[in-house]
This record gives sequence, structure tokens and C-alpha cells, in this order.
Amino acid sequence: MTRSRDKATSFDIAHLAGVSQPTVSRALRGSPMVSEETRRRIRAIAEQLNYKVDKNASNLRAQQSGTLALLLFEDPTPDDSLINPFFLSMLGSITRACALNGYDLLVSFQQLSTDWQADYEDNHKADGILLLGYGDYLESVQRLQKLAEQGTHFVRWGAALPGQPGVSIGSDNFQGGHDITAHLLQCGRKRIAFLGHASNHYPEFFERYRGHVEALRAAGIEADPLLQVDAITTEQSGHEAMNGLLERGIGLDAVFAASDLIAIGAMKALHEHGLRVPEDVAVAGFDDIPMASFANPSLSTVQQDTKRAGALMVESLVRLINKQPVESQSIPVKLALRQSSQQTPDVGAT
Amino acid sequence: MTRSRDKATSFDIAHLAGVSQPTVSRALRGSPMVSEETRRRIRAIAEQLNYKVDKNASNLRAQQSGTLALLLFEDPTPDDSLINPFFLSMLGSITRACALNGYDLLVSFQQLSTDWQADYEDNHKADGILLLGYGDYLESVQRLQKLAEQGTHFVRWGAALPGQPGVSIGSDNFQGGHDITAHLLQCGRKRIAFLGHASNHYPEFFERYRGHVEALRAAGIEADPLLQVDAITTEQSGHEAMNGLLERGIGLDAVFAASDLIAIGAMKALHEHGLRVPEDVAVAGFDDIPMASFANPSLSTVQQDTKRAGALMVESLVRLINKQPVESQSIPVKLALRQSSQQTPDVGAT
DNA sequence: CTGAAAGCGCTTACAG
DNA sequence: CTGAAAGCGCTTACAG
Repeated sequence: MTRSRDKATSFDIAHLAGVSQPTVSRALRGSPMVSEETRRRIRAIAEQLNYKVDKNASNLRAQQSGTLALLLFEDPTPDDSLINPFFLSMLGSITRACALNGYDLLVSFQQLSTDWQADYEDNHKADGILLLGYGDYLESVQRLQKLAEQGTHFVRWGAALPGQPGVSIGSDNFQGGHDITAHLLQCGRKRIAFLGHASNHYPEFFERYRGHVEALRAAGIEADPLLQVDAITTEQSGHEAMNGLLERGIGLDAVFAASDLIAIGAMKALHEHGLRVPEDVAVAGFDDIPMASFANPSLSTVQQDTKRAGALMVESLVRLINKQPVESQSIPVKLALRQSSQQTPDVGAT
Repeated sequence: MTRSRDKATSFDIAHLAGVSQPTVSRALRGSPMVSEETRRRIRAIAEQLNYKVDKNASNLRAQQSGTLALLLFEDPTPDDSLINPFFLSMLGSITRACALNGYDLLVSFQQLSTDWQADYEDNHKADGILLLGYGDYLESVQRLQKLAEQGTHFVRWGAALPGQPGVSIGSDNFQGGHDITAHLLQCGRKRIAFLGHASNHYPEFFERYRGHVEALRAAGIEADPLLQVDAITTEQSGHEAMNGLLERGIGLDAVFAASDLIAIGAMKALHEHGLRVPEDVAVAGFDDIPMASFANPSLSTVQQDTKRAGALMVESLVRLINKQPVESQSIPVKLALRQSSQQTPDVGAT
């Protein structure tokens, strides 16, 4: 039973099975070049000895790793476990997708500041790289460019825009921004603030903003620059942005926050100022993180399909690795309408 | 610039530096057996060629991997991205701790049902294994036993009880159960339901229950078996457990749920039955997941120190790998008192 | 269908 | 301080 010490190698198996070592390798990898009988014998012995192929040896020889690396960049807030819940849920879905595709997943949280030359692939630690949340796009784009030049296989999560290096998978941010704004307009709101960066430094937010502006325009409303306030994806940033708006005494009857965390921070600020949500100010977010449905009032938002997103990212990366054609893609979103935007009793999702 | 194709090897560097290949290896690994001047020269060339040590080769030779594997077991709910938020936050803290200790982290979500013989270490994919959330303890204990016998290095998250195979790191569940119950008693509650499994199949919950019972006893109250209802860590399970209790017409003025998700499901059931929280029924949970502070009313709970927990798990595993002595440990918890247990305005954490 | 040979790119004794 | 040699455990042409 307990022979544990000293792991068995393919030579041990070969010896016991009375075949050569390469035959063991072939049999265990399911090569059709091995007779059923031989294979069976080898399999049995391997199991008995609890033999496992040494991944380092097999990877070294085969020059691949069967592993993908996920690089998760943290937003400025280098404080503790406050990872963006949206990314956490992406992580869940990516992990599952990796398992389905037979890949292991190496996870790494990177500081934005750090010099991530993403040496995972150079190292042969991974066959390709998944990129999530890299902060200022314009700062990171050169690095992406370099990755692309080096021939590194990578897929990034983010706005899929023309002329970008590499492959991007992202939600249809424009549509989301448009639809949720149209909804707020339909609820009778006219002065809708946008909380979030609206520049090409943050293309996802920018797309949401552009959708927002487009919906306003369609309703004959010109976007008021005073109603757009920069914010990054944190509660605190949303809180500050909202406070700023209120303190400047800018009239508004609704808020579209570029992310749920921003929206939650904004609702807090509204409450502190004695304003009721949604009676005085309707609020909507983006992402549909788990907290959204538990917020008080529950938060109307644009739901990103993280399950599909993770699957698509992994599948695209696998295709890249296998030298199959891959294109950037945009994933449809849908509205999750809850109390924060509506007088009426809770409508819609969970 | 773009010589990218064909990765450089240590032989290339050696050639260019006019030294032998082993010297390159030594220089790059910081061996003291290399002169400063040689090292500098080698370093410069390596950087210029963007050389990276091939991990597969180096691991194969050195018989180690510099990688830890995290096995995350999913609760019965094999449905989508609904991973227990508590584990997600552990994941965040573990990832950071790995980075700090110079290890890579392989993440794998396992189905409980699956035959996880955790071949990560046998594979040489990882030097050790971190185990999180394995469902029914009695079902998993044999596997743990086997891992221990095989000499696999592993650390599990869970109740640290005498006689367990391997090393466990967990919160002080007994203390947490005791303290939160004492708090509810202090708020004047007398009939306190416990929602969660209370048997050695789920040692963590059981410990929380035992702390609960102990606090009651200290107040001269005998635990009423009718007030304990089994539940696993999901909103749905909490919802069902609470409904059962209410439908059976069992009198109660407080609920201590073995986890926040259970508590949130229970609050939903209470609201559906027209009961007010905390006025009619006080509610408390366990974990302090992010949602807890966003619940309506905000949820009083026992806060687990995930940051410390992740760090401790990783450090313990690294010690095991290095054959240093390691002991199971229990981490102190603290109360996060919010609206769900108190009439008074919001007190305490975020 | 199977075997003998080579080699993936390192690290580590062993000499000097 | 440095080099020549061996070998980690596989996979993959190449023969037969």
C-alpha cells in the first residue's frame, strides 16, 4: 500500500509491463498506435502505482504547458481584499471555462504600477494570457502592443475597438449605456448625471457614456457637460463624485453610474444629503454585481454576461494558441431593472 | 528589435557572454559563486535578449515547481458563477499571499462529486495544495487521510479539530458563535433560532452552534432543538430553513444564521411573512461578506479575517514544503454589529 | 504496432 | 570563481 516515497516514472511502468518506455507514453496519451491489449495492461499498472505523468518533463519536451495565465490588475486601491466584485465573478467563469477546455489556470494579481511584462508565456509557464482590468488604457496600450509584437498569445477583457493590438472581448457598452439611459428617460427623468470617466483613457466607460449621450440625443436632449463627473470603479470614488455634484448645487433627477460600485457610493451620498432614491433621484449602475440586488433600494443596472464572457475569452485564447482565426467580440447586455430607478414595486431580476 | 521568434536559451547567453552555460544559470539565480563582473555582463545580455528561464526545464531538473494549487470545491449548487463570496475573498487574499511568498497559484474549481485525488502534486504541477470548501467533512476526510499518507503537502481551510489529518487553518468558530449569541441575548432576545447544519458533517457550522449553545447556557437558557434547522451556505437554503420555521409556527425573536448567505435568505423569508427586522426578529450571520453591509437592513455578523487567513494558509503550506514544523491554527474573529440586530441607528463597520 | 535514439533547457554535483 | 558532464522524465521523429 504505502510505497508512496519515490514517484513512479514511465520507465517503472515499462519495466513492469514488459514494454519500452515510449510505448508507455503512447499508451497513456491514448495514441492509436498502441494495441488495445497493451494499453489496457499499461493503464492497469499505472493506476496501481498511482503513476502520474510529470508535467514538467512532458511540457518541456512538448514545448507547451496546458496552462493559461490570468493577470488581474488591481485598481489604484492597493488596499486589501477589495477586488472589484465584477472581476471576481469573471474569475469564476474563466476558471470554469478553463476546466472545460482542459487547461489549468494560473492566477496572478498585479499591481498596475508594476512592470508586468507578463513573462508567463516566455517562461513557458503558460501557453497564453488573459488580461483583466488594466486601468488607464492609454498607459497600457504600449504594453499590449509589445505583447502582440512578441507574438504572445493574449486576450484582454475590455472595449473591442478598431485598431487595437490583439484580441479583445467585451460587453456591448454602448448599447448598455444607451438602453439604461433610455429607461431613465422613460421613467420621466430629464437631468441625468453620468458618473465615471468619459475619455479614451477608459474606453469601456467612454462607450457607456457615448451610448448615454446617444439616448439623450434621440430624446432631443443635449448632454450637459456639468452632469458628467469623473470616477473610477470604487464606492469611494462614486461617493466623492456624487458629493461634488450635490455640493455644486447642480440640478438633477437621475444618475447613471458607469459601474455598480460607483452607483452604490452615489446612493450613499444621496442619502446623506437627505435625498430619496428613486423618488428624488433615480439611480442606475452597470455590471450587476451580486451586491446590486442587496443594495437599499435594490439597484437597477446593466447586466454583463460574465458566464459567456469568461467562456468566450478562454475559447478565443485557445483558438489563438492553436493558430486558428480569432476576432474581437462584443457581448450583448441586458437591463436588470430594480427599485432604484422605479417608483413601482420591484420589477425584474433577482 | 523584433528578433522575437525562437526564444533565447541559456546557451545563447553563454555564447554571447563568452562563458559556459552553467555559469549563466548560476549568475541568473544569484549564486554567490559567480563574480560580480561576470554576473553583470550576463544579466545585461539576458535582458537584452529578453531571456527568461524556462520553468519547465528548471522545475524538471530541480524537482519542484514554485507553484501552489488552490482547489475550490463548489457547494452542491453546480449552477453558475454563484461561488460563495466568502471563498472569493479568501481567493483574493491567498493570491496575494502567494505572490508575497514567491509562488505562482494554480486555481481549480472542483465539483464536490468529482474524484479529486488532487494529482497536482503527483504531477509536479504544484509543490503543495490549498483546500477550500469540501462540503461534508465526513465524506472528505478519507481523501484527506489519503493525501496525508501519500505525503502530499496540503493545508485545508476549516475547523481545526484534534485528530484531523494534515494541517487546518480556520476561524475561531466557537468564539464567533458564542459572541454573536451573547450579543443577541444582550439585545434582549431569548428565543434564538440557529440556521445551519449542526453535526460533525459540517464541523465549522457545528462549532458555531456549540458556541451558540454555550452562550445560551451561560445565560441560563437551554437550547431548544426545535430552533435548530439544517441549512447549507446558500441564500436559498436559508430562505427554505426560515420558511419552515415560520410555517411550523415556532416562536422566535432572533435568528443566528451560520453564514451570511443563509442570513440573507432568512431575512427575505421574514419579510415575506410580514415580519420586521430587527423589530420583530433580530438577525445575525457569519462571515462578513461584502453583501452583508448592503443588505437591507444591514446585517450584523461575525467577521472572519480573510486577509490573515489567506496569509496563514500560504505560509503554513510553504513551511510544510520546506519541512518545517507546522500546526493547525485558529484565527480570532470579531463582531460587525449593524442594523439587523439592533433597534438603534447603524453602529460599527462599513 | 513497437523499440532505440535523441533531445527539450535547465541545475547540480564534481573537478579544477 | 568557472567548466565538462550527467541527468531530471518525458515526447517525437525514425526505423522496422
